[in-house]
Amino acid sequence: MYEKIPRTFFQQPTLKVAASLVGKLLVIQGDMEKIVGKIVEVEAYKGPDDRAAHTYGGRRTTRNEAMFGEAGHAYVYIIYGIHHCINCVTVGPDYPEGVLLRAVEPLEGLETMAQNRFQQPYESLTNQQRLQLTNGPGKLSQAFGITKHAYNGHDLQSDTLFIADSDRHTHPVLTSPRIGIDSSGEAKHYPWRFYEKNQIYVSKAPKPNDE
DNA sequence: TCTTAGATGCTCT
DNA sequence: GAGCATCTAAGAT
Repeated sequence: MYEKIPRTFFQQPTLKVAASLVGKLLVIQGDMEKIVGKIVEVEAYKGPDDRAAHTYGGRRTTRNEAMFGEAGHAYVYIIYGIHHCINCVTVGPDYPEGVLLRAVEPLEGLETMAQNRFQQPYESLTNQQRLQLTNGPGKLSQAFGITKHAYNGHDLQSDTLFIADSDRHTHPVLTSPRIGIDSSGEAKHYPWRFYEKNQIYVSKAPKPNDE
């Protein structure tokens, strides 16, 4: 039904993987239900060379251990104590780069997402809430039920969590500086955020790549 | 519609 | 003990 993306896809340069991931599908196959979303926004983190990355300078800790694994695995961590974020490990092994999934467009499993996010049936959500199901790293993780405990180091070639190809129409992909890393010095200027043009599910209103 | 502050807990120093 | 790749609610405009 869904074509899993081969591991070789993730072994390409990180910036290329990031740009190509926009428009792909994030699929979770739970016990009861499948959850699918189209990736509309990502950020590239180029490990050793990137001050904003957890693996800057080759820093290796228990938290970012998954980043040092083979390409095509998931790196899930908790941020601000509450929110989970999910990355796809690229290049590797032993080269800690990755792509952060920032936003998706909900396609399947809307009921499950609505329950996970708002403890309400999708039917009774306001339009605002529907837009906010998955338009941010913490939100999409909550909607998909992604937790560090369950998915950190998870193989994206598995049947329960993977990235799939899509023939859906996609808008042009734009770039901009990344978000939420103001304390990372010069690295914050790098245009390593990729998002789909005119996509209402992107986490922040599209901003020209001007800086 | 935009801006601000508080929540919350894991990870690293 | 401080900081964090965020989100939400509340208050200002």
